[in-house]
Amino acid sequence: MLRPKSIPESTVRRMSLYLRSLQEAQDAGMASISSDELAERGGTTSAQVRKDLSFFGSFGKRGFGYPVRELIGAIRDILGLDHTWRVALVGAGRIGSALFGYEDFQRRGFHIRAVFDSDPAKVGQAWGGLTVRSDAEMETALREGEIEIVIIAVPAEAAQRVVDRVVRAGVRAVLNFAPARLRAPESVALRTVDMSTEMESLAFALNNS
Amino acid sequence: MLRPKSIPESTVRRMSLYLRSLQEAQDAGMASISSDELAERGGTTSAQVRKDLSFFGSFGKRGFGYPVRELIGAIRDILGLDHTWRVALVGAGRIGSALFGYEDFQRRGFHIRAVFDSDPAKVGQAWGGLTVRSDAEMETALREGEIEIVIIAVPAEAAQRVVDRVVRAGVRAVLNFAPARLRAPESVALRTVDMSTEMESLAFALNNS
DNA sequence: GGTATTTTGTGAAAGCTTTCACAAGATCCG
DNA sequence: CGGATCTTGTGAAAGCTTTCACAAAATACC
Ligand SMILES: NC(=O)c1ccc[n+]([C@@H]2O[C@H](COP(=O)([O-])OP(=O)(O)OC[C@H]3O[C@@H](n4cnc5c(N)ncnc54)[C@H](O)[C@@H]3O)[C@@H](O)[C@H]2O)c1
Ligand SMILES: NC(=O)c1ccc[n+]([C@@H]2O[C@H](COP(=O)([O-])OP(=O)(O)OC[C@H]3O[C@@H](n4cnc5c(N)ncnc54)[C@H](O)[C@@H]3O)[C@@H](O)[C@H]2O)c1
Repeated sequence: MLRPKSIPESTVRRMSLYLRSLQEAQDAGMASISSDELAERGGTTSAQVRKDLSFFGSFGKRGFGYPVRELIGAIRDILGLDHTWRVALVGAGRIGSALFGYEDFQRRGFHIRAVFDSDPAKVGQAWGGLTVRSDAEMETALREGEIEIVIIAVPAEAAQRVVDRVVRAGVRAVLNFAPARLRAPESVALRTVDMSTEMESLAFALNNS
Repeated sequence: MLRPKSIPESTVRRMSLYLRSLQEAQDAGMASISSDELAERGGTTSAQVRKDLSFFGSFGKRGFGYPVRELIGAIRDILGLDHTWRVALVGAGRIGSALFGYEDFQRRGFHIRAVFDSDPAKVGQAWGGLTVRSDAEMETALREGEIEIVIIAVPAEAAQRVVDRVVRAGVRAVLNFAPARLRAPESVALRTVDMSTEMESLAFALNNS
């Protein structure tokens, strides 16, 4: 798989959307798809689709389009979805339990292997096959379970300490739901899903139209 | 409030983050703050902070910085947080119930005034002061409650129909949690929080480092 | 087989966003 | 009061991303 230069983050996100559209197209029985159709489904333009794909190689045939099955395989390869990822969840609260039960993660190959919480009332609870563990065991358990991705669902005040600890335990990818700007070394991939900011962006849009 | 041209969406998001940093600074007793300090807390650069603020006016004093209290007021005005927003939640499932109890929304002035679900087993349930209502009543109730923002937390297959219906009922802002590309008229502000795409972006990052 | 049609892959152009860099204004302090 | 210091606001430059536009390659059809 070619990885010529650095890939824009926006391209990576669109690849994920293309994959979803392609799977729908496949379910609908389509064997090939043009950049135009893919753009239509993905809410972008055909030039964007072709440019995005061209970062990774050349997957289409002129006058014909892209073979659906093969392109699905290629994008899964590119995104690293060809194996399952070992995930841990820190914070067994409301958002944590919603995420724990989220089948889409499972379906896409993200398997939650451990759940941690600092609340003694929660530690020991059975969560669908797993037991909620004390956050004191976190570092050891992350290493033993060879956890690759950690989801942070603890209060904002606790989030930075959790990041520091999981990074020290060797984790290199973190998805954060706490409304806080977290710091991590360059080598760690950190994404924050900030729902209040999304709401405020809507408020601004309403306020200015 | 000046709104000279069209404001980049990235600027709007940062405004929301600046507001959070400013509130922390205020809680810490600071009366003024420089673009440098604000940048440090917000994870950006001082030039970015100044450029962002300059879209909306001129709030600082040279040699001194920005008065914290006043800048908080100005940003709240800009984002439209000077009043409470009437919000409805469609889909009383796992993510819906997590969001319903999320205090941060309440604290920032987003008040959930109605909850709808299509499942007869859920309709009629008491949810902290509210009753889950049938989605058949949705259009009427949205109009009567003068709902401004709708949060969509239904399965992906149902999401487009819900958007179409709430838009027809006059709603002009939607926050969507379903992993689907939704279509809405230009005049409607629509944001999608797509957690699987976030995870896949992390997978890609791990795969390429 | 040959011509019209389709659709990719990609340089170049256009459009956006971020960063630079500095004049101008305000403070501080002796 | 006056010189040294600080920090904003902002044009201009740099850097990124998207869109354009077209040659090249493949198909479709007669
Ligand atoms: N509820 C939502 O819908 C929602 C939405 C967006 C973001 N968030 C954010 O997600 C985070 C969690 O929210 P919530 O509503 O689930 O809160 P919650 O209080 O229901 O759950 C937080 C959990 O984290 C645990 N915890 C606290 N400190 C910990 C630590 N150091 N290590 C391990 N566990 C720890 C608590 O014991 C608790 O079980 C918050 O930062 C919140 O702002 C929540
Ligand atoms: N669980 C999560 O953590 C999570 C995370 C991210 C995104 N999502 C997305 O959020 C959506 C909801 O997920 P969930 O896990 O809460 O599912 P869920 O099944 O627990 O809840 C969905 C609810 O929507 C209701 N519903 C279905 N069709 C409806 C309609 N037309 N009108 C009104 N209500 C309707 C159902 O009765 C159910 O109560 C899905 O699209 C899912 O992909 C969930």
